[in-house]
Amino acid sequence: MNPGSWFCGADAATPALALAEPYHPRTMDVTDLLEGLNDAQREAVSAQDRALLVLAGAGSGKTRVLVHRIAWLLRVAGIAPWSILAVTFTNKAAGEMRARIEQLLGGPAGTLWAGTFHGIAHRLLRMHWKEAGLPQGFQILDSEDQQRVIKRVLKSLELDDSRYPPKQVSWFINSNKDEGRRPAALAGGDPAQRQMLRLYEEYEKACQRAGNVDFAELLLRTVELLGRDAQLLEHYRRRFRHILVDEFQDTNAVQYAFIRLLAGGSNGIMVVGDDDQSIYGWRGARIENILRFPNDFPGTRTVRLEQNYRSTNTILKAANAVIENNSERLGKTLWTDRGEGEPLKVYAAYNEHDEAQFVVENIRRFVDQSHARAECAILYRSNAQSRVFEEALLHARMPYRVYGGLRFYERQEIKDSLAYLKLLENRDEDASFDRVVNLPTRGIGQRTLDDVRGLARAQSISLWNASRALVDEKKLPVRAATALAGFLTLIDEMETAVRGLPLSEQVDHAIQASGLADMYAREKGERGEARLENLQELVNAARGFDSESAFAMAPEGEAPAEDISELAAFLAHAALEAGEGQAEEWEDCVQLMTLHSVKGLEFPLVFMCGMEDGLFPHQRSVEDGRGLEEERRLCYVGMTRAMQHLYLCYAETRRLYGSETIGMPSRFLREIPTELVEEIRPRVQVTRPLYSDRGTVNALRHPSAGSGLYEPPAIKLGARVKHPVFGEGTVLNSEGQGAQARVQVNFEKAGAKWLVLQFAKLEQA
DNA sequence: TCTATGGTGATTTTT
DNA sequence: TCACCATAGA
Repeated sequence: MNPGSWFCGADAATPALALAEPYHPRTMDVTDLLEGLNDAQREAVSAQDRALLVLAGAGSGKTRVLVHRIAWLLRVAGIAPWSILAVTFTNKAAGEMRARIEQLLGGPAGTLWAGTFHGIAHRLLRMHWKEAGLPQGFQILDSEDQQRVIKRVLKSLELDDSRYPPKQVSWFINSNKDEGRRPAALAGGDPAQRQMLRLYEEYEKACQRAGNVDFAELLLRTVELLGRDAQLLEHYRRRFRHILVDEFQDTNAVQYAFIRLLAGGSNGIMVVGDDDQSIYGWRGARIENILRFPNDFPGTRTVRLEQNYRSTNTILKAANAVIENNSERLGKTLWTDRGEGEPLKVYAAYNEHDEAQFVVENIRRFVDQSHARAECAILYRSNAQSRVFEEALLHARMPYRVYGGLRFYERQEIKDSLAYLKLLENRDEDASFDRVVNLPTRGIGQRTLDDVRGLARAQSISLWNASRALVDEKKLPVRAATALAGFLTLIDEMETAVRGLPLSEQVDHAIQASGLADMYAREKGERGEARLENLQELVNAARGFDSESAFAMAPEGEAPAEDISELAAFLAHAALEAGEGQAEEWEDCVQLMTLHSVKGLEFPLVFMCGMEDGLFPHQRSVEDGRGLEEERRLCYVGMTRAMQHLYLCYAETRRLYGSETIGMPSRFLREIPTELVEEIRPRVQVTRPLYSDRGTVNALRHPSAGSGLYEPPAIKLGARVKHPVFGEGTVLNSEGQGAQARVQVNFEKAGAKWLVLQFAKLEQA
């Protein structure tokens, strides 16, 4: 096989794996490679079947299997590295995989393609921009850019953006693209739907005109391209004889279509995933892809990895018990031979401050036993919950790191600078034009821009061309024309000045010549300083940017189909890999993050906080069954992060959206077998016991001294009751003792109400 | 063109 | 409650 040719030889149908013509000498002995793996892992690594479905439980050595499989393909099966395509969801995962392969092989993995779906799609579109119907200088829109474009479309259609919130419009567009649906496939519907459709169409037109591609578009366009161009598809099928997909449960419809296209013919495919860890249904991930896989690839060998190398058996039993409540499962039970460990600890906090204090206190104790702070993770359902923990950690002078938040390439000043650079690459790129045409302010006002947009829309041309036309035709007031012409000249001159310079100097020049540097220098306070620093950091990033490795997509000897400028590669890198949220990773910090972002990580000590119904499971997910099951998987993900110690906390009261709310312990807590749990309740007031008399309102059993006259029957939370005025309802909550005992009842007609039990004439319904 | 103010609405995240 | 946005006014 000659890797240098575009099309490689004849494709002889192969029954199983294509093991012919070893590229590498088979340098590694099979036994070496399989050593230290358990039976299931071995089976997956060395399977000779064409299609492999690996159901990899949490902590079961999933990455290990993937990496060893690749090594096995390279060193035992003799597959050429450029014949292997490994796909992940995040850049981090792709980087880790590559690093571990190189570690295992003891050398560079060379031309092996390991990347994200989006990264790979982007490469293909760069190489085949013509066939894909894109301009050569097409630019990637991130979610923020996309919203801006949508806002502009809303304005141009004179639609009320409170009736069509840009967020909702982008959700509509993205979820349709994720499902592979173009506007043409969406005819009909009610007037509101039709309006959304119209927005989708107009948005597409705007993108096409400007040469913009959003994240979903990268994938959809690639799939459409491969689906329509049989020759191209055939080329890539021959190129990638072995495809491996990580986190397969997170694939959406288009991603799966992409995989199916490439893995057609006789190509080998291995997908690794865990249906129990599917937590991204809300962004289009389709668990069903796992179920479909064996049908789409007949003869699939399914391997289950159930032995866990991370947690104590107690933690696993608890997690298994929780996830068993889900109905839509392939079924899998984690086990370990590492011993039982200690029981889970459940803490009923007074309120969120008590919860935070409890967590911090326990971390302190743990750290005092000469553990690292970085071994501790505080997990919560929503980002807003981090604040209280941050305050408590700050107070305790304990270093911490919050995951999430703005990342480097998402910062305003960075995006401003990138917008100038994008305009250098592509003048028609309206999103960037819009962003910086008057930034820093250069006297181009709303009126002028309205004229520009009007003309652009009327003639279906870019903002750049519309501006040029208005300036040339002298249709603007002199002042406006001068200002606008000034901007056009600025960009043109910038391009000339920058030509031939090293990338970092190009970036630096753009920052200076645009006036952004001066503008941010004038901004007072720490904020301005930080922004200036970030601009400098951008120049540094450009200096360190290695387009070779970032864009090394051609296999040995095969030239890239198109020459891509360093700048273009850098801009794509900025869009596809937004960088880290926070620096100072090296410091030993307590780790704070959402349950979503903790997937894939592990910690000796884990706190799952805010375990209250309504918060977790989140109110908005409780209403439908599928949503609840996804929340339960999220709970499972959280629990299985813990190696040694797992704490679950809930607050009896919590300040939420400005008002004090009373919460019930999460239903997930009740799904954990009592014998695995140790309750910590140092508090006097015990209103909602978790296990003893499950759900019974304790307080009602002990009327306050002196009022021995009245003893209402115990009322269970969740019980159906009837009120003479309000009708039927469900008991949600309770507080107080004896004569003060009150219950909260959610009445079907009248809504939720607090009633003093002594006076309200409640009956069992 | 910048700042103040009021209305709104509030999961989860990567690319 | 609080943070974000849009718009109005100086």
